[in-house]
Amino acid sequence: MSPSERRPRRNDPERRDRIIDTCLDVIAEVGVAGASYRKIAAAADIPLGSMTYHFINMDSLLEEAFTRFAEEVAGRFECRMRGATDAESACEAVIAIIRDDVFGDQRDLVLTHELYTLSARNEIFRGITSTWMARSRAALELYFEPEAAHTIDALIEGLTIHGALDVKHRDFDEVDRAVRKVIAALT
Amino acid sequence: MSPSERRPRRNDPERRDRIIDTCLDVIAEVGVAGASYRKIAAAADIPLGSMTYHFINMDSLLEEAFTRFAEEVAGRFECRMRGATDAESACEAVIAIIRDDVFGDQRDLVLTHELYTLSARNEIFRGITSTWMARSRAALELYFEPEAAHTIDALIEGLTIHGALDVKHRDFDEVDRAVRKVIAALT
Amino acid sequence: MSPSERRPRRNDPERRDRIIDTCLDVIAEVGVAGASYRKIAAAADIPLGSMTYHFINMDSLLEEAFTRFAEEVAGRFECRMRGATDAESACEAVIAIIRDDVFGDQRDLVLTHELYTLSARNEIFRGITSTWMARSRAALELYFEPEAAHTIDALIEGLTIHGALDVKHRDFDEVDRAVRKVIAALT
Amino acid sequence: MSPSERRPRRNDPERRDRIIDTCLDVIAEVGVAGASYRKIAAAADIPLGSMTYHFINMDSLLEEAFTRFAEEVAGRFECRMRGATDAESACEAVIAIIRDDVFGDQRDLVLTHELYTLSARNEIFRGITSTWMARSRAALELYFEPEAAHTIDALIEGLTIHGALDVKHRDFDEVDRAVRKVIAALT
DNA sequence: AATGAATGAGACTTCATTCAT
DNA sequence: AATGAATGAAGTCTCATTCAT
Repeated sequence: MSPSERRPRRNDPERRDRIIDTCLDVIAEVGVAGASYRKIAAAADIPLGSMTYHFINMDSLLEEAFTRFAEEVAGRFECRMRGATDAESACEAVIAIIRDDVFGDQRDLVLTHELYTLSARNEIFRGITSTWMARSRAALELYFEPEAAHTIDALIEGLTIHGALDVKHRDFDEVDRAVRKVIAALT
Repeated sequence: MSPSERRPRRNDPERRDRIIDTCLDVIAEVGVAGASYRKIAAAADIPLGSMTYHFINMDSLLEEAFTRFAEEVAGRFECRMRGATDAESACEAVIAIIRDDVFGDQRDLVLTHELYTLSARNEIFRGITSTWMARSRAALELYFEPEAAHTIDALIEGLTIHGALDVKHRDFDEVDRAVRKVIAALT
Repeated sequence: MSPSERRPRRNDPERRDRIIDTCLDVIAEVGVAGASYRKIAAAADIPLGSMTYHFINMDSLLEEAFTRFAEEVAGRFECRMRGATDAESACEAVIAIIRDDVFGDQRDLVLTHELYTLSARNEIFRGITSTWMARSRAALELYFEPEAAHTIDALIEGLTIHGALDVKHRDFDEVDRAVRKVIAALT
Repeated sequence: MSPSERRPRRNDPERRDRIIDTCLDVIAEVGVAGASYRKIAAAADIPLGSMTYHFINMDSLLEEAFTRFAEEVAGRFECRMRGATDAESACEAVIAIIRDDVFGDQRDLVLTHELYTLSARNEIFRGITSTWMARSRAALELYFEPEAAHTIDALIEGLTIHGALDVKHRDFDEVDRAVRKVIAALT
C-alpha cells in the first residue's frame, strides 16, 4: 500500500480546538447542565469516542473552554480600554463596554453566568474568574488609580448584571450618568 | 395487620414545603446541573413518586424554590435597610450587606449564581430576579434618590461578585471606602 | 345550609356514559397502548379517582367501550342494508358501506383495528367481534343466502382493509366491479 | 482479574438480529401495548442499555420488527403460489393459505393485527402493509388477471379475519366453496 | 492514535392502584 | 358515593465511561 493511500495519522489537527469552540456553543444553548459529550460530539460532527480521547473528563473540557471564553472577553475589554487616550475617553470606553459588549450579546451573558456558577462552587474555575478580573482591573489601571479601578470594575459588573437580569430597568442614559458620577467621585 | 404496622399515607401536610427547602439544599451542594428528583427525594427522605406528584416537572420545582430563595434574601436585605435611621447608618447597612450577608455565606453565593444562570436563559426566572432587584432598590430608596439607589444596588452586586469570585481581592476596608465614596458622590 | 346550597349527591348521572365515549375518543387518538385512566379522566374533565370508582380496571372499561363501538357500527351496517329493497339495491348498499362507512372515517378504521387486535388475543373481545360479525351477516341475509352472505361479508372486510392499509390501491370503480362480480357469482 | 473472569463485551454480532426476533415474540405474547424495552431485553437476556444502543427508540425497533414479519409472511405466501402449476392448483394454494398459514398460527394472527393497528394510525407502518399486500397481489398475478388477483387477495383477507375473530364460524368447507365460486366468477 | 461497540447507572415522567376521608 | 392524596413500579431515553480493535 502506498503512503498516500494510508489514512493520515493526524488528519484533523484542529479537532481539539474545534471541540472547545463547539463546547462553548453547546453550553450557550443548553447550559452546563445540558451539555454532554454526546451533544458536543454531535454538534462538532466528530465521533463520540474522540471526545474522551481528547478530554479525559468533562471538567477538563469545561476548564479549557471557559479559559478560552474568559480570555476572549478579557481581550475585548482590553481593546476597548487601550483605545482610550485620556480619562474622558476612558470613561466613554467603560460606558461602551457596559452597553455594547455585554448587554448586546446574549451568548456572552449566558456563558458568563455559567462560568460564575462554576466559579462559585469550584476553585479551579475561581482561578479563571480571578485571572479574568485581574486583567480587567489592569486594563482600567491604564487610566485610573488601582482602588478606583477596582470600584469601577465592580460597577461595570453590577450595572451589566442588573441590566441583563432585571427586565424592567434597562436605561442607557441612567447607566451613562451613573458611570460618570462615580468616576468623577473617584478621581 | 394492626394500624400501627401500616405505614401512614396522609400525615405529612408540610411535605411540599420540605421538598422546596431540600431542593435548595441539594442545589447548593451539587448545582442545578446535578440536582435531580432522585437526589432531592433521597435528601428529603420521601418516595420518588411523591416528587412528581407535588411538582409536575423540575422547572416548576426550580421556579418555586428560587422564588422562595429570592424572597428570603430580599427579606434580609430589607431588614438591614429598615434598621437604618439616617443616610449614615444606611451607608453602614449597605456595607454590612456586602460584607456579612453575601461574602459570609457560601450557600447564598452559590444559589444566587445558579439563579442568575437560569435567569440569563429563561424569562420565567428573569421574572424572579427582576422582582428581587426591584425589592432591593425599593429598600434603598428609603434613604436614597431612585437613581442613586439603582447605582448603589449595582455597586453592591458588583463588589459582592468580585469579592466572591476573585480569590486575590477581598479587602473589606477597600469595600468600605468604595461604598462611602460612591454614596457621597450620589447624594 | 339550605338544600340548594348542598352539593347534589349524584350531580352527574351520565358520567359513566361520558367516560365510555371519551375512552373511545382517546383510543382513536393514541391507541389502546397509549390510553390510560389519567388521559381519559383529563379528556372527560373528571377526577382521576372517579375513573376507578366507575370502572374497577381498564379491561372492563375497554370491554364496555368496544361493545358500544361495535354496536354503533353494526347498527349503521344494518341501516344501510335495511334501506335496500331488492338484490340490486342490496348490492349498491354493500358498495356504499365499503366506500363511505369505512374508507370515509379514520376514527372507525383505527378503532376497528384496535378491537381486532384485542380480539386476536383475548376471548372476551372475541365475543364482541363475533356478535358484531353475526349482526352483519344477519343483515346481509335479508337479501342473500346464508353462505353467500358470509362470503360477501368477508369480501367487504377484505376490500375495506386493503383499501385502508394499502396506500397504492384505492380504486372505487374496481371495488364496484369486484363486488358486482362476486355477488353475481353467488346468487 | 484474569481474562476469563471478565465478561466479554464485543462477541455478539447477531445481537441486533436477536433483538428483532425477540421483539416479535414479546409482541405476540403481550402486544405492542405491553412490549417494552425492559421486557424485550429480559426475554433476549441482554442488558437494557443494549436495547437503546441498537434501537434509538421503540418506533424504529417496531418498524424493523414488523418489516421482517411482513417479509416472512409474504415469503411464505409467495412460496405457496409459486408451488402451483395452473389455475386449479393456484386455487388450491389460495385455500391452503387461508386454512393453514393464518388460521393455523395464533402468533401470525396476533402479529398481523398488531401491525394493522399500527398501520391504521401511522404511515410508516402503512408502507409496510402496502409492500406486503403488493407482494401478495404480485404472487397471485402469476395465475390471475391483476384485478381478479386484487379481489382474491381481499377475499383471502376477509375470510381469514372472519375465521379468526368470529368464534362461531370456522367452517373450512365453506371457505373452500366460497373461494372456488369467486375464482370461477373472476376468471 | 483513534474510535465503534457496549453497558450500567440514572435521568424524568407516567401509570394503575390504594387509602383516608 | 365519590375523590384528592399518595406511592411503588415501570416506562423511555441519555449519559459517561470502558474496552477491543
